Amino acid sequence: MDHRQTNPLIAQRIQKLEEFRRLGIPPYPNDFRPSHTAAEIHRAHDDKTAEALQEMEGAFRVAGRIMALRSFGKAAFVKLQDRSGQIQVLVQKNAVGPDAYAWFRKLDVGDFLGATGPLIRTRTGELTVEAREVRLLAKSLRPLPEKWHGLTDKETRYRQRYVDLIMNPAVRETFLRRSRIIRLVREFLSSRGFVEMETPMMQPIPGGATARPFVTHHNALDMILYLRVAPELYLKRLVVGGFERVFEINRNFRNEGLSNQHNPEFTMVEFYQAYATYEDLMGLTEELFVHVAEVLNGTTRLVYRGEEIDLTPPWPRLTVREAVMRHAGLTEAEVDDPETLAAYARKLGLDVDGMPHGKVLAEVFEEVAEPHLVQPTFITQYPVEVSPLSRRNEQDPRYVDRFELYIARREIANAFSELNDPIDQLERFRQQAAQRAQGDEEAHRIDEDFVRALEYGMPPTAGEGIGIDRMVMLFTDSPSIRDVILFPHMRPES
RNA sequence: GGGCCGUUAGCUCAGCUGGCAGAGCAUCUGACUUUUAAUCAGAGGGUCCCAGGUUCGAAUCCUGGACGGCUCACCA
Repeated sequence: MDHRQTNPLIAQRIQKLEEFRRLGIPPYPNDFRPSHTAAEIHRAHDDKTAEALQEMEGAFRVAGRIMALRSFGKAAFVKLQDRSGQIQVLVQKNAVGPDAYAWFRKLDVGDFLGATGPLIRTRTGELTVEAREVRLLAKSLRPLPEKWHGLTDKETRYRQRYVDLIMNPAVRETFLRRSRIIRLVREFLSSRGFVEMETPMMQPIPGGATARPFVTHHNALDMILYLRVAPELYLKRLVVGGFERVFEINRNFRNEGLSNQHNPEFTMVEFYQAYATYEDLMGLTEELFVHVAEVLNGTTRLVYRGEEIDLTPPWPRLTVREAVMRHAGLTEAEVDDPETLAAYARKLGLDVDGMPHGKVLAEVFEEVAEPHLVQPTFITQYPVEVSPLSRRNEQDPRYVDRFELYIARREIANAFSELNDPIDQLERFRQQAAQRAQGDEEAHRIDEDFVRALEYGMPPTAGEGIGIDRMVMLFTDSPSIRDVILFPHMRPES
């Protein structure tokens, strides 16, 4: 059954719409051009007295959604909301004429209205457009949520984000900040000689991260394609091709569980710089976050979920082993001894049976150290077993030249000096393939073409990926990734 | 996937021990030319998430399911 016919509130509004048509008032015209936004008017005239406003010449054309409607017998106050904010309009029968006032009285909260007239200051001192002419710009058929409590139901807020954006200015602000952050990242990288590229979202071999992919099918070619879990292997092909500084800001897709920090599709900025090491990228990352923080907030301090976070560099750098020693209270010898560390891991309740030492170390790190990493911290020197694409450390080949950036107990970025030895790369792929054969669904597949690219020669390079959604969460004090993704993944309704 | 919690009018929410389905805002009718959640008088509006069960009687108790939130696990 069509909801439109059963819901009396919608039926009433459809009746009004038909009445407007009968009166010769088009309910959806498109010939009204506002001259100013609400914010522009406030900015220019908020400080003017009633007398000063009276002396001003010319009319202001404003347009927006009616968010409040206080109607008297022959006059009404309206709050119009546009992209910049809100402005009050006073509509009086004497000023707009009896015919216009008659249809105006039938308008609902939620309708779009255009108003033209001079600025006045009301008895209570509010800057107001005194309408000489009003236009219906778009009829709304559904009632907005209640004016005082607004829309709070999270399910409705996510499913009908448009209503959330209408009703909740803070939500609107979050997504404006998201847009600004992405622009700042783009400008920052561009200004340092990085070029933005687009690489395949649909890949025959999903690579660049250890995650389960979404699978799709190309009909004409009758082949399986995977939505990418990372752009890494394609961006490195571009470095082989001579784009020595390259980046991409785009979606990745991972077929994993959902949580406050995980959405199946999420946005990542990934960048590669030739003739640089992961240590260079630590400096670059500090600069990037400082740049974003200072332009956005004017300070490198921020508060996330009640905790103050100071982004002022330099940020501490700790190896994975050092972090485990510090937070588990183990000695270097104990951390390095596979038996002792595995026993410690089991005591924590971790299932580490059959795991190589490096993987156990990574597990223990996440368990004992991650919860302490509130202030920005670079964790370096990951075990080679969990880093199939990273360059080995020259002093200790059990570890790789890699870092992860932690802020507020969360992994925000992952970077490493790239493995550009094609023979080592092929060997690592083979090890991953062996793990895969043993049932590790997230282990890497062999990408022969990528190895071929490396065989042509890739300059020494460092690369990094930063989770944009988590970065936005940090800068908008958002507790859930759903609060920074406009249309988070949901099961279908009904 | 596990645990806990939730789903009642367009929205925000009450509804006790099982006994006629409630409020505020919104809507409709009337009054009102300076309001700020305008005010005053009146009226209408329900698949109590769905399906079973218990009962003389279920929004309420029981079972199963759907959807959501929080959280744990996995992952970034």
